[in-house]
Amino acid sequence: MKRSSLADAPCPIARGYNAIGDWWSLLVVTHVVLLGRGRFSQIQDELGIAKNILSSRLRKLVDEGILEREAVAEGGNRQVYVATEKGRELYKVLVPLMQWGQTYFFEADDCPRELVDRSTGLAVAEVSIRSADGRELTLDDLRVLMHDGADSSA
Amino acid sequence: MKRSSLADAPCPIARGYNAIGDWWSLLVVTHVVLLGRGRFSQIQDELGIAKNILSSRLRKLVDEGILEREAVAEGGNRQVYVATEKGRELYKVLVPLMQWGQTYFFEADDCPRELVDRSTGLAVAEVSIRSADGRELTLDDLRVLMHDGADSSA
DNA sequence: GGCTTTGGTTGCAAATTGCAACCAAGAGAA
DNA sequence: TTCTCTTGGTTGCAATTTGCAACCAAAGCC
Repeated sequence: MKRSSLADAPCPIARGYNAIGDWWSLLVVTHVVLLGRGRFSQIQDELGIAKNILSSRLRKLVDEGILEREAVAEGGNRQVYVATEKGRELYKVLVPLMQWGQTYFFEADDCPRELVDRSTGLAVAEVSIRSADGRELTLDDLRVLMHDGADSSA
Repeated sequence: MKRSSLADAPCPIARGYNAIGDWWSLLVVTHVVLLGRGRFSQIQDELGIAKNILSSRLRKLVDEGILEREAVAEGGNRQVYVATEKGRELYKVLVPLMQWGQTYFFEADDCPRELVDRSTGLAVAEVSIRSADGRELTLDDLRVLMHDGADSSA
């Protein structure tokens, strides 16, 4: 049966996931947002994704307002996909995912991708979750409040 | 054809994605990690996922070392799925995703899920990406270094 | 005018997902 | 003890999604 949409779920993770959770979507977003790869064929080559799948993912991401399609030259058939503000803000998700992957899927310092501050060359710090007053929070410090009656113990 | 595995990709995002990028996987992880829902039927009910799919996702997540399966009582058939350290660390990805969803898929303050510090009740701050010396970095400040010859302009 | 590149679309086969029915091992009731 | 319910699945089948390869139109280049 058809995959039911999570677009109306009461959970922000579910709604976000609905937009970028298809297979390949997040990797396409990564290439555009983090690597600045905007050309169809460049994404296709580097990612090894089938053209029809890439085509449908790009269309969906444009529909979702995450990417925008721009013609490089007037009337030409060369396109560039650029991230919108909504898409660009996903770097806050992509960076921790990258760090998680680095930690658990590579040996120490053996990862061929490194995030640095462009201007100083300094490494990017491990992402930390903090409370409004700046204290660092572990997972056990977190609690998800449900404003619609459901209960949560986490 | 079979989906080619990204487990050996040179990119930490691709490898991480390979582990949790199937449809439903991240939502299952969310329920266990963030909401503390460890029971099969509880996840199934709340997520509305088919039992066979949930079963295969849980098995994969256990294989990946993200979750662990524990029997509630000796010899009983009641199980609890618990996140490993590797799984728990995903909260650093889930929290920004939740904030992104909150921002772009809900009207201001209309989101029924709120993250707070358990002990003080204070809200969780917007995640920020920082350099090793603590300065906040925007997307434009980031550069992905490729240690294997590939180029990156982002 | 031909040939190549870009950015796709189309068709078909294989894999994944979803639903519903079924099932085995306790747990609880009688 | 036996009967029934709950939990945590598995199995079979149909629908959807994915992947590959072939094809195609519009520029651009020679």
